[in-house]
Amino acid sequence: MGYKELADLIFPEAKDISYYEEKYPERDLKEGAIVTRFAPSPTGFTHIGGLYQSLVAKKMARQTEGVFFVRIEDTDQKREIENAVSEILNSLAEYDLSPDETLNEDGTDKGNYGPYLQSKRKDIYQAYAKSLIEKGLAYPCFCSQETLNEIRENQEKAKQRTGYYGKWTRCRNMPIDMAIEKIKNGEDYIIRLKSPGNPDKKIKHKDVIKGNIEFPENDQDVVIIKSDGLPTYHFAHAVDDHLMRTNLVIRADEWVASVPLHLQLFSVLGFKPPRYAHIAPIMKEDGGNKRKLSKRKDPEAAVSYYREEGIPKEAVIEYLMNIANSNFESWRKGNKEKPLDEFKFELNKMGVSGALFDMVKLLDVSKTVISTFTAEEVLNYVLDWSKVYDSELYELINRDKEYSLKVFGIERGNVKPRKDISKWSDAKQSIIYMFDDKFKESNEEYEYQKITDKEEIDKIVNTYFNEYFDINDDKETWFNKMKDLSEKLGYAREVKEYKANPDGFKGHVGDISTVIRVKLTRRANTPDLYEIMKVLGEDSIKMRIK
RNA sequence: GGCCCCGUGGUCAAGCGGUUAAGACAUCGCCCUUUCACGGCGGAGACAUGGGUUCGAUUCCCGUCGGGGUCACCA
Repeated sequence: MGYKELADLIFPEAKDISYYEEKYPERDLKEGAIVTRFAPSPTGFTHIGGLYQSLVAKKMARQTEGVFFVRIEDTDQKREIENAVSEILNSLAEYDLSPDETLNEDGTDKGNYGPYLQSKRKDIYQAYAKSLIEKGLAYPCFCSQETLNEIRENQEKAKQRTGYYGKWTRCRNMPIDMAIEKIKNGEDYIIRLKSPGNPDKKIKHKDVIKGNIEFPENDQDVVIIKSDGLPTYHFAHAVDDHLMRTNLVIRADEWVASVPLHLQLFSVLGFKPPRYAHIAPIMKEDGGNKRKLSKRKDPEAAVSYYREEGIPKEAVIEYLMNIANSNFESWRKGNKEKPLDEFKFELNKMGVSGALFDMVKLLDVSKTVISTFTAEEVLNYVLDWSKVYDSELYELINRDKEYSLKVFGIERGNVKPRKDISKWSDAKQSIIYMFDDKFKESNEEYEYQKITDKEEIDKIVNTYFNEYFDINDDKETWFNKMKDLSEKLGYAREVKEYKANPDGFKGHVGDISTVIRVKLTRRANTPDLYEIMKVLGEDSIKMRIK
């Protein structure tokens, strides 16, 4: 009896691996084209880190005319969650990060290297596991959980490394006949790699992002096929990324420690290993320490958070690019209008340790991004957002879109566009007073600034509207009239004039216009008063000064 | 604990043996024909630490301290 019989007994149905090697040939791409992927497990929630990885991966693929695909890693059936696949795909699509190849929502595959769902690849993994058993490079292991615990306890007692390796193994050197007999008797088993590694030897690995890393060879006989017949992550990674012809693995850096194992797996399977780019995760400060953005503790870890807050996707992408390649920011400064595609992204410029997530910075980026939008774009975005998250706002801006457009157009589209909205959920606050019914509803006290005397206020307002106001004035005329009004009532025409001689005036033109501003908007701080008055129109203004 | 990685202002970060140690966000002040939002100018603010190597270390080496990752039939 030999390995062949053992292998046939364990996987009688498995095809010869040559079948798969032919079925998934080398990809016909130009020199240097990167084939990479995003490989999430379907846990029903898209993490900002996944978006980050996908952004980097898709960017690299695009830049080299390569391929970006998504493979769903669902080999842990216990963690399976309903609709998780469409959740992931929708999130990617929302940020223009849809893959070239993937599992479709209806379960079919898009692309020639599928299935893109691991649970559908069981036969493939088993074929390769079988080939390993045939060569004596993998073996069935019958150790129970209790046995494994016992081994670990002994190791801890002896202050040795824990794990299933070398002299601590029980099934590694089991005679083939005995293994066959146990299997025939129906004993439970899993398949382990028969690791050829020697921990006294070092292997050198050059990571695309982290640079040179040296670690001991792997000597753990890791399990490659679980008792449910599905592969572990490690084995699936080697088989899939070989067959899908991935040449650059971009993944979170929690995987670096597995590199020796993975390289060994590729070697044992006779595959050419891919290059690796291990990305540092996005971190969060927590009590003086750093930790990864957590699904449970940090709302901003979920991609859905940005949609709910109304932070535009363009802003999220720009911010993520800032973190990924810090030179992106200065490139953007000099290329405000250019599409992202024109920025040359470089993996080796990525940071090696995790950056703290900075919401303030994100909102600053977002504010700038929004300032480049036209009034129409802003209106449409706010319409879309409010439709789902703020029905009052939606109703308000939807009933007279032409007017809403004018409101969002205030100080927009000029060289120094307004930057007061950093997320759509801010929009309501910044425009609501422009709507007459909302203006009437609010009964807050006017927050007058310098001039608070009721009679003086009435005098300013009445004089202005009776003697100076004309809705048809151009900006300069309007401005001069404010000055004339100031002078007439004993205020300085210019602020400087007042500052030079504060005792000579009751105040200055700024104080006068503040009174008008507050009267008209019930705000001390607003965009340009002239533009506001133009948009409001005569009827609305008359109503407001009563 | 073993193994691996990292350590420049509050945050993100340039820097690769000789620099007045960039820049962005945040912060403070001034200016910008009236507020606010911008924009401009300026201020404050950093090489974790101790040893080496060197004519010279933020930069190279070692130790210490600090941070992160990983040691599953989870990915």
